[in-house]
Amino acid sequence: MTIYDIAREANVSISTVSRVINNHPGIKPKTREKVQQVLDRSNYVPSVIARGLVNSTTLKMVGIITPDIRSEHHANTAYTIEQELTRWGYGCILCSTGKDPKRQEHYFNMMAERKVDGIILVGSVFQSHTVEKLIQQYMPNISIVITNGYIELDNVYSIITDECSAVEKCVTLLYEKKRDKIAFVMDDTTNSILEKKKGYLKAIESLSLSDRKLIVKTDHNIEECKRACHKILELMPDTNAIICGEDITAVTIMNELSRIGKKIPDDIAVIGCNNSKYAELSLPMLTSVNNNQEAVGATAARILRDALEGRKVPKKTIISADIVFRKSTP
DNA sequence: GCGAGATCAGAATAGACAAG
DNA sequence: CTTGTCTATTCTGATCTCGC
Repeated sequence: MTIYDIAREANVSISTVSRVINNHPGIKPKTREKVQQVLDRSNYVPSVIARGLVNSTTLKMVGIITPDIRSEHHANTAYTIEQELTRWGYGCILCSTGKDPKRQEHYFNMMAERKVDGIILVGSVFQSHTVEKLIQQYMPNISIVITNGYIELDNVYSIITDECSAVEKCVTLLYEKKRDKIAFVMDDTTNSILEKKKGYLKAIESLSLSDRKLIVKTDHNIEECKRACHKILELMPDTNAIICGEDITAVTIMNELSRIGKKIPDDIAVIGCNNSKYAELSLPMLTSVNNNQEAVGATAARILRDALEGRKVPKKTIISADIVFRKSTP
């Protein structure tokens, strides 16, 4: 149903229909009423594309790209972004690219074809050479916001949670509670995990614990996490605290520690990151770094909107992270 | 007060023309 | 005659100006 159909049905010209739709003056009340009745009856919806041709307005469409929308903290961020942008009249296309560069390229190509106004990349996994190349190739002039990552391009703005300082604080607080053999579990190689690792090493150095540090690499696979747990106890048998890059890893390690008879937090304290549902549902409840994903999402949406509407926005915005204390730490 | 027609971006398609 | 290249036209749906 187009403005032409409405005009034909109401027995007026398309100009008259347009005037009614846009509340222009100079229309006889009787004509206005007649056109409005046809509009109401036919469930007419204006074409944003056609309107954009005339008014030089865009489709107000934003792409939200996540590695995997099933991941809880990405879902939380994406949800907040979508809610905020919708409130301001933007539509959103939500995508899960995975880490495969081919699939990432497919989605960038799709976004370029659909002429989105802007893009928000959710997750530090997008801080990569591949993504930088894709942006240059497919959308060099479109405003892009990346959360928990940084890309050195003029059209890309970063929202970064200060997870480095938060993990640094975790180590310091554990040390104050007489925990001096603290291990760090790297469960990924994203920028976010590297920042946490940086915080861990910074604190270890400032507390002069360099001879008692341990970093173990793993992934989110349950068996791998269990293996990482045993590796920690093998390499540093009297470990009395473990900090993990993500809650899911921390919970898996906590379960394995309990299974082999270790008491949490008396024998070993455990801290996770992301402050997810896992932290609240685990036994004991997990102390976790809260990286404020809602605030990150809301800020990302606001920064993109400001950029799209021609306002000046900072290249990099830092959001602080805090620690939510529960029962897995003394 | 209202209708006719120009206009917008840009991809798809049609048509003209030259070269081999 | 076929093929390639270039230019012109068409198409989409809405808004807006001009003129009756």
